[in-house]
Amino acid sequence: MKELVRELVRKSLEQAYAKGELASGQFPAVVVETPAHAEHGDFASNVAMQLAKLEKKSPRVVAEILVQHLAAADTFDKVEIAGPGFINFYLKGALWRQALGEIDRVGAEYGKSRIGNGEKVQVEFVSANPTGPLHIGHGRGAAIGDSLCRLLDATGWDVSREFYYNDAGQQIANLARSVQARCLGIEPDDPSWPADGYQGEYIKDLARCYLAGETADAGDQHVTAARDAHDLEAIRHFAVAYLRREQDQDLEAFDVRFDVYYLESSLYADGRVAEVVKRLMDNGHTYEQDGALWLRTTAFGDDKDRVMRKADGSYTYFVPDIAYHLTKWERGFIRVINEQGADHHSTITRVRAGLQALDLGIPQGWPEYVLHQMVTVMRGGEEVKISKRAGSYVTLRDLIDEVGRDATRFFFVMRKPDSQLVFDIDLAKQQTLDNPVYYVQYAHARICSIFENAREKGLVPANLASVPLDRLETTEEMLLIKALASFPEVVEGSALNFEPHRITNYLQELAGLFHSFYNKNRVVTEEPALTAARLFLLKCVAQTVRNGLAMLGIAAPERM
RNA sequence: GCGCCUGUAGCUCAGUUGGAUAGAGCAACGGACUUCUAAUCCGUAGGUCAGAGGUUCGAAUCCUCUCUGGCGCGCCA
Repeated sequence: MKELVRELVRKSLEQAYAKGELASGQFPAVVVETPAHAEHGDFASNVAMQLAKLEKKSPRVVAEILVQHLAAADTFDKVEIAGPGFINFYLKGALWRQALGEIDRVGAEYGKSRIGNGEKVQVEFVSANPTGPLHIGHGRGAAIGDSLCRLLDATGWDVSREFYYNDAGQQIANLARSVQARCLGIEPDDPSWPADGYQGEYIKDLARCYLAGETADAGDQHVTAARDAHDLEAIRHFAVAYLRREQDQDLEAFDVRFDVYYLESSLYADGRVAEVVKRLMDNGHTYEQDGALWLRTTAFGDDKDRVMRKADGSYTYFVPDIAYHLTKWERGFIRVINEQGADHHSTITRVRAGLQALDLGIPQGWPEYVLHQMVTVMRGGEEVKISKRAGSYVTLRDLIDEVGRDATRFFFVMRKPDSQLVFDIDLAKQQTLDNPVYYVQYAHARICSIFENAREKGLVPANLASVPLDRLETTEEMLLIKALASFPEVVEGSALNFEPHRITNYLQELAGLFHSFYNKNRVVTEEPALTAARLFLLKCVAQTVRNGLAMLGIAAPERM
C-alpha cells in the first residue's frame, strides 16, 4: 500500500520534471510514512520539503506542483497539502478493504516475503557452556535467537540454527574437578574444595548419577558413568554429556531447536585449531613474549594484543573461536549472526580481528552480532540475585515450569535486545489483563468463540466473492483493516533490524484494536450481509494474530 | 581510566530510521455486562524526552561535551 503511494509520487516527480516545472532533475529517495495522527491522512510524504532547497521554491509551492501531476483519482479520496509542506494522502476505503482478500487468500503465508532471496544465513545462539543448567540469560538468548530465525525464515532467508558447545578448556576442567570433589564427599567450604569449583546443587546430583553408573544421552554422545571417583577424565566425559542432556531437555521444553551442534573439542580433534595458529604465524601477525604466543590484534582495531597460546602450552578460548568462525565462512555462510549476552561483547573485536589476520578476504564487519543486555529477575517485588558459583539462580526450566512457555517467550522478546530486561515473575504468572501475552492470546480465543457462536447459528464463513466488504465502514473496522495491512511491513522491519519486539508491540496494538471493535460492534447480527463482512474481517484478524505469534514461537489458543 | 549499552509520565516501556500536537500498559480516579468470553472496553489525570551546546525548514531521534545506571576490560569462556 505504502509502495503504491511511493510509486505514484515518483511518477508525479517525473511528470513535473518532464514539463519543466521542476528544474533540478535530482529526486531524493521518496519517503512515505504513516503519520502519527489520523487527521494527517493514511500516508504522508515530505518530498516537497526535501526538494524545496534544490528547487529554490517554498515547500508548499513544490507540493502544489506535485499534487497537480498526481494521476491517481481512483486511488485517493483526498490529497492535501498541510503544515510546512507535507502531502497527505487519504486512500479510498475500497483499496484498504482489498487487503483483506489478500490475507484470506494467502492465509498462514500472510506477512511473509521474499526479501531474503533464499540466501543462506546462519544464526548462532544460546551456545551455553556445558557447565550448568541454562539460566535466565540463556533464556533471553534462546527466545530472541529463535524468534530471529523465525523472522528471517519468514522474510525469505535460508536459515541454519547453530549451537556451539564450549566442551573444552579450563572451565570444563573445573567442572570435572568439582564433580570429583562431590564424589569424594568434599563440601564447598572444605579447604580441599577446588579453586573456582562449581558449587551448585546440580553438581551433587551429577556426582550421584556418576557414582550410580547412569548413562547420559545427548546428541550423538552416549556416556555411561565409570563410577570411579579417581578417573578425572571419565568424570569429565560423563559430566559434559549429562549437562548437555539437561540443556537439550530445557531447550526442547522451550520449543527451541537447532540444526547444528558444533563441538569446540572437535576443532582440536580435527586439527583446525593448529591450522589456524599456523596460518596466523605464517601471516606474521604473531609474536612471542613472556613464554606465550600473542596475536597482534591491535593491528585490527583491538585495544590490546591477545594471548593465543599460554605459557603452559594450551590455547586461550579465542583461538578455537577463530577456528570455529572460519568453519562458518568455509561452510558458505555469507551472513552469520551471533546472538549473545552483552557481557561477552569484548569477543566481537577479537574474533573479527582474528579472522582479518587470516588474510582470507573475510569482510571486516563479519560476522554480525545481536547482543542482549542483562536480565534482572523480580519476585515478590525483590530482585533475585544470580550467582552461578554459589549455585543460587533462576534457571530457564524454573521459569517455564512456573510461568509457562508462551509467557516466558513473550516476556523475553518484548523489549528490544539493547535494553536491560526486568523479568517480573509475578506479572508473567498473572492470568489477567496486566499480562500482555494473555491480552493477545485472548483476542484470538475470543474470535474463535465468536466463530463458534456463528456456527451454532448455521453461519459459515463465506467466500470472498460473496462477502460485501463495503459494509465494513465503522472507525473501528477501518482501523483494524489498516493495522492488518501494515503487518508485512512490520515483519520486514523486525527482521531487517533484528528486533523481534516489534512483533510483540504490533500484536498488542492489533489485539487492542480488536477488543475495542468487539465492545462497540456486534458481529453476529440480524443482517446477513453485515454479519458475513464482519466474520470475514475477524477471520483475517485471527489469521494475522496467529501468524505473528508463530513468528515468536507462541501458541494461539482457540479457547482460554 | 578505556570500550559497549542505557536514560522518555509515579512504575514498566513504545516511538515507523530526522517530521506535524511525544504514545501504550500498569498504578490513581470516574464510568460500561438481560447482548458473540468483563481475561474486555470507554473516559479523566499524568512530560523541561537526564543536562548543555551544535547541525537544519524541522531533533526524543544525528554530532560534541557533562552526568546517571548496567556490562566488559584475564596467559577464564
